[in-house]
Amino acid sequence: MKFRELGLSEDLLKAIEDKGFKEATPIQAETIPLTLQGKDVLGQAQTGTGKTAAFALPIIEHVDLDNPNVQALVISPTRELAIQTQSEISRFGKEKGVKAVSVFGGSDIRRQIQSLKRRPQIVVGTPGRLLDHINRKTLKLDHVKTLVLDEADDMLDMGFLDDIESIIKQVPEDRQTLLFSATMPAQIKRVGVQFMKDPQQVTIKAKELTTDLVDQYYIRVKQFEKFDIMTRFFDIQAPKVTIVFCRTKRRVDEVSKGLLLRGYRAAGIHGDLTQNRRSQIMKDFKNDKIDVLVATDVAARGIDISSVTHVYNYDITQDSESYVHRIGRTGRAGRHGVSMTFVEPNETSYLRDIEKLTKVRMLPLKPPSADEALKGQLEVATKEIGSLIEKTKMDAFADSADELLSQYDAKDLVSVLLSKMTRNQVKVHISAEKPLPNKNKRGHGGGYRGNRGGGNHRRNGGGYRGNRGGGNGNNRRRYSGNGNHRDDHKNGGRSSNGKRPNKSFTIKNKD
DNA sequence: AAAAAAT
Repeated sequence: MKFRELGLSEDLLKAIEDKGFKEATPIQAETIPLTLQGKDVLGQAQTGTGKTAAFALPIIEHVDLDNPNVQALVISPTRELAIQTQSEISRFGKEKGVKAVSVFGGSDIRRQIQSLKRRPQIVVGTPGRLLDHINRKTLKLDHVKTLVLDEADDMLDMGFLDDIESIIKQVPEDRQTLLFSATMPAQIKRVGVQFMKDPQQVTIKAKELTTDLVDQYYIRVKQFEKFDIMTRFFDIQAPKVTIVFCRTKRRVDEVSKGLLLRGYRAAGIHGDLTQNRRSQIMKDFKNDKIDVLVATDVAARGIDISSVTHVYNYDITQDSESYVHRIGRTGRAGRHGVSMTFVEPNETSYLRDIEKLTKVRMLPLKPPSADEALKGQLEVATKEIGSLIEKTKMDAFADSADELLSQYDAKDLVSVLLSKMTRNQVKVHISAEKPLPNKNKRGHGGGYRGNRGGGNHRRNGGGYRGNRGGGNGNNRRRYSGNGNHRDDHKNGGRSSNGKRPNKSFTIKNKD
């Protein structure tokens, strides 16, 4: 479906073209006409399929430039998402001359007040700061025509509902209400519908809740070995742009510190950091200065960095919806992605719950051995030498090099170099968390024998190179294609009857 | 139980 057929004006069509959009996605094609008609819309579609544009475009279309009031309000669950949504709206609205502003906590409120005084027609914000502005009377919502709850099921959940209700009270009853999300549990939908009039539900039917662009794997691990196993996977996959999700802020700190110690370009992000720091880290991640972003669920929803190649669930989610959103950070805008979920022995029931919601079977992977990890590191190091040879100023080292060559075997010298480039004795300890409340009586029956010990094949400071941007997809073949790490099953894991192959839970330790 | 969200 072409955007031109949806009833949008030339200004917007130009902005859409400038952004490089060719055809409307299904959620856009189905909701934009309804929204343009002024209907209340409940839109549900997979992550990364353009829901933001689906509500942003008709809102911009409806903006009356002669009306000096705030005409549309978008509420977001996190500050980063509010920033991103505002900037996307601004881009689409530029041609028409529409102003959008974002307001959120943790940043200077006076500057926000100034920006609100410049009469934006569209405001995007997080609940707390929106209420703050409402109470200060620096934000008036009495002329709002359209209200959007982005990530609606999150906004209508207990932690947010009171704030949302208070904000909605400030918006005229006679308004258009739009709810968008990839997930929408039935009981939350019932709450949301109460804020709507004659809601039109648009659900983009897909066999699965998650996009098939993401290959979903899981790995059975013990708590104490999780970190080492993750870095072994890193060594093999040479992840380019990766997000690692942890259950708590503390774990984010520990895991990101551990990765830094081992020479990865990593940084952690969570709600206890200053907003300046949060913004800086997001910027660094987008600009390639960080390869691995370690995050709490603050980064689970909405964040659109289409270059993300891998999502690791270092800690599995108890909340299946959250899983859908986390892995939805990759496989965006038609690109391929990989998700890796670690499952501790007592977490099997969460794995089942997630699969029940997504209707996708995750494929089991075996933890790589230390040898396989080393092999991966050597591959990276070998490539790195090629580029270092071009970059290094040889003159300064020539004499010492000659001396060494006269004294030792060249092969030995290179081996020493490689060992320096691949090894790092840094020990990383990640504290045990209180185990999740056990929904099952017990975990599985102990088919798993941990890949214990080892863990000494670590990188040195320069060992890891993001190597971003180059050929998508070959990355994936490196471990999913050679079959070495996969459990023993013949049909590639996802059998046609949807059953998990037998014995896929038994992972034997080869070491 | 955690995280997010105002100071």
